[in-house]
Parts: sequence; C-alpha cells; structure tokens
Amino acid sequence: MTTPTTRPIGRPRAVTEQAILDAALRLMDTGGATSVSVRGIAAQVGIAPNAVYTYFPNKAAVLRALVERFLGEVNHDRFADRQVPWRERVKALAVELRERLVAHPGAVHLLLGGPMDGPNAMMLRESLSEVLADAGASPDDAARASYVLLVYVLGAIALEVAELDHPATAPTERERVATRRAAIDSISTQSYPRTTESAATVAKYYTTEQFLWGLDRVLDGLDAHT
Amino acid sequence: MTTPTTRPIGRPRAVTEQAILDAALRLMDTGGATSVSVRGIAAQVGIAPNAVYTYFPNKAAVLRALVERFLGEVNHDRFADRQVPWRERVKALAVELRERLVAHPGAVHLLLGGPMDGPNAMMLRESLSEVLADAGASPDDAARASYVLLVYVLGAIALEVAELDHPATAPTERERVATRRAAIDSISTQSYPRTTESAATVAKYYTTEQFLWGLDRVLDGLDAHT
DNA sequence: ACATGATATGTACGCTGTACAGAAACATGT
DNA sequence: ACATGTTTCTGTACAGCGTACATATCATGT
Repeated sequence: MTTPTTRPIGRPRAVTEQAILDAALRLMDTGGATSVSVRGIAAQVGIAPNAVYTYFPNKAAVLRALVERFLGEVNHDRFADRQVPWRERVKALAVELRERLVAHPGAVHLLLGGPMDGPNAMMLRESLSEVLADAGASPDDAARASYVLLVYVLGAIALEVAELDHPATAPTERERVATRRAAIDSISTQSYPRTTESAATVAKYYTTEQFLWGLDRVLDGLDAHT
Repeated sequence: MTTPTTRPIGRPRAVTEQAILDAALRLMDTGGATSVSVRGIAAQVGIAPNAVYTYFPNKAAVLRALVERFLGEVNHDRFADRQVPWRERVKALAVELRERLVAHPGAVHLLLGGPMDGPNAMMLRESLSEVLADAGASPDDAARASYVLLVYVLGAIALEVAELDHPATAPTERERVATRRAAIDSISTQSYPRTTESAATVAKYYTTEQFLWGLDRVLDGLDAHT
C-alpha cells in the first residue's frame, strides 16, 4: 500500500517537510505568529535559510501546509459514528476544532487568511454535510447548514483567539474570565450600560459554556427549518 | 462645544492623523494588507517615514486606529429605530457591517487580529444588546445572543474575504459565484460527493442571500429560546 | 533677538523574504 | 575507479521592512 518510493537520485534531503512544519508550529506557539520566520525555521531544523525553499516554494506555502496538516489531524471518528445523535456529532466536531485551534492561536489567522480549499478543509465540510444529511436535511439544506455551522465555529474561535492573543495566553479559563471581568468593571457604566449590567455574562464570552450555548441556539435554528 | 483648542506651541504638524489613516486605507485597498507599510503611508502623505511616529506610537497603533474609525462609521440610525421590528434591525446592522467590511477586505484581518475593546467596538455590542433587550430578552440572554450574532456576522465576513482575498477581488457577486462554481466542478466527485452534489448551493456561499439565510436561522434559534 | 518646545528629517541598525551562483553528496554508466 | 548527472545545501547579496537616535526646522512667548 505504501508508495513504491523509487529511490531518489541526487543529494539526499537533510530534513523532512514535516520537520519544517514542526519547527514553524513550535515558533508560532512560543513566540506568536509574527515570530515565524524562514530563518527561524531553518535554524530550528539545522539548515541554511534558503534550503527551506527546496521543500516549499515560499513562506506562504509553508503556512498553508501547516494549516492543512492541522485540519488533517481532526479526529473524524466520533463525528462519523451514525449511532450517536446528530446534534452530538456536530458538537463533537465543533468542540474538537475549537480545542485544537485555541491551543495554537497563531494558526487561526492562517486558517482565516486564505480560502479553505485544501483537501482536508474540503473533507471537513464534506463530513459536516454528511451529518446533516443523516439528520434528514436535503442536500441543499445540508450544504447551507454546513456553511452556517462552519461560520459559527470559526467565528467564535477567531473572536476568542483575538482576545487572548497578545497577553501571552492566560492559562485557565477561570482566570481568563476573571481578567475579562476586571476589564469590564473598569469601563464606564454610563457609556456602556448594557455591557456593565450583564458584566458577569459578558465576562464569560469565550468560554466553552458560552460557545456551546451559542452552538445550541444555532442548531435549534437549523433544526426548526427542516 | 468644540474643544478650546489651546494654540499648540512648537512646529506645526504637516499632516493629520486622519490623512495618515486615509493613506493606510488607500494602500490596503489597492495593494492588499501586506502592502501597507509605514514608508508607503509616509510617501502618500508627503512626510518622512519616521514622522509617522509623531502621530502614532507604532504601526500596530495605526492599524488599530483604522479599525476603530471604521467601526465608528457604521450607521446606527436604522438600527436604533424602535419602530422597526427587531429582527429587521439586527439584519440592517449585519448587512451594513458586511457591506462595509467586504469593501475593504484587508480591514477584516485587522479587526479579527486584536480584541474588540475599542470604544466603537464596545458601542456596537451595546447597540446590539439594546435591540435584543427591546425584543424582550433578559439582560443575560441579550448579552449571550449578542455574542452569537457577532460571531456569526464576523465569521461569515471572515470566511468571505478569505475566499476573495488573493485574486484581486472578483467584481460582481454573480461572477464570484460563477468562479466558485467552476472551481467546484473541477474537483473530484468521488472524494467530495456531498459538495459536488450540491454544487449550485456551495457555489452560492458568500452571497448576500446565503448570508441572510444563515442569519435568519440564527435568529430563529435565538428567538425560540426566549 | 532669543530661548522654548513640538515636529520633521537624515541616517542607521537589525530583521525580513528570497534570488542567484557555486559547492557538496549521492546514484548510475563506464 | 572514475566521470556524469541530478538534486540539495550553502554563501552571498538585495531590496524592503519597522523604528531608534541625533539633528535640523519652524512657530511661538518673552
């Protein structure tokens, strides 16, 4: 089943594409998206900066490949299991996607920086459509609902990482809520009466609970339509 | 009501902050987000590159100010009108936000690149909460629903501009759909059966109609919950 | 006229992505 | 064993970036 792997001629490669992607991800996780540089990657894997260009045509391609690998790692198992109720299946995917992406905030901007036309991105929508078809939706409705769900999930993730982006990622969810709460309490009650009135709730934006609350509302709306 | 404007001492400023923001926006619209440079801005307004730092502490501050100005330009009129049914009010805001942002694709990544904590961003959520409160939601539900709506609207915009990002913005919606349709028709029917089956619908992702379809579903879900 | 003080400029540093030419390492044919 | 061909790696270089520093410029208050 493995590719015949015709022995390559010429000087053997010093590293692998995967090693380069690993290095890029490591840099992104430690220093943020801005500190991913071709020179940094090359230094990590131990080659000259321009040697990276034998593996990828340019830096953008490295980042695209990183995103693709990322999407390829999502576990479709729980998601494809027809025994599980369809809403649970959707939630499983949403939660998994959110966990994975929030763990690597820099990757989110990369994902939203270009079209989702890679094979793994396509597969994601494909699987999503399948669940919705299992739920009884027509092909068209399944496609439209997939869009809505993807928009919600990615939108929520985007807003979330935008929030915790710069201050070097607060550790626990509890602490992040406390930080947000403090920030809200420090703003003008006069200017933003509604926000301050529901400060406790607004502070809990970007928690798993709020994420799922919204997802449930979205699913309700999609469900009622069918 | 105008500020007393104590005559400033020292050398008078050669340009204004607004002129700098205008230049930045112009660069972003013509050459994409990557071609916004401090040197480019300075050249446009006719000052030396480092003179920009008299108006803003660094490049990031320029971009933040640009986003803030953007959000300040959204028209809250139709939106604040209590005569109009609340769903229409929400839709009016969503459509306006989408139109404005899609017209300047580069600004979207800026908006999602940092926390939405500027005064105009706060005001947006404030207004949104107000509409939902008018619709009869409790303060907490209004806050949570605001989150969901903002996530949907910004998520949809983000995915949309991600799509039309690189190929220099296809002109009309009709043409963009055709382009997408062609792209879908060229992929493997075997690998992506659901996508190809509903090709016509998937091609219409990122149209106003699909945007509103999803918004209606989201509103349905939020409505049913109250 | 002169000092004051904000603003503009000239220059420079370190960093970026990446193009180009040449050296190095391997498989193969003789 | 040796030359050849093919691929990859390295050295060097360039243009562009954000921005820090010292200095020149300009309007004002005395």
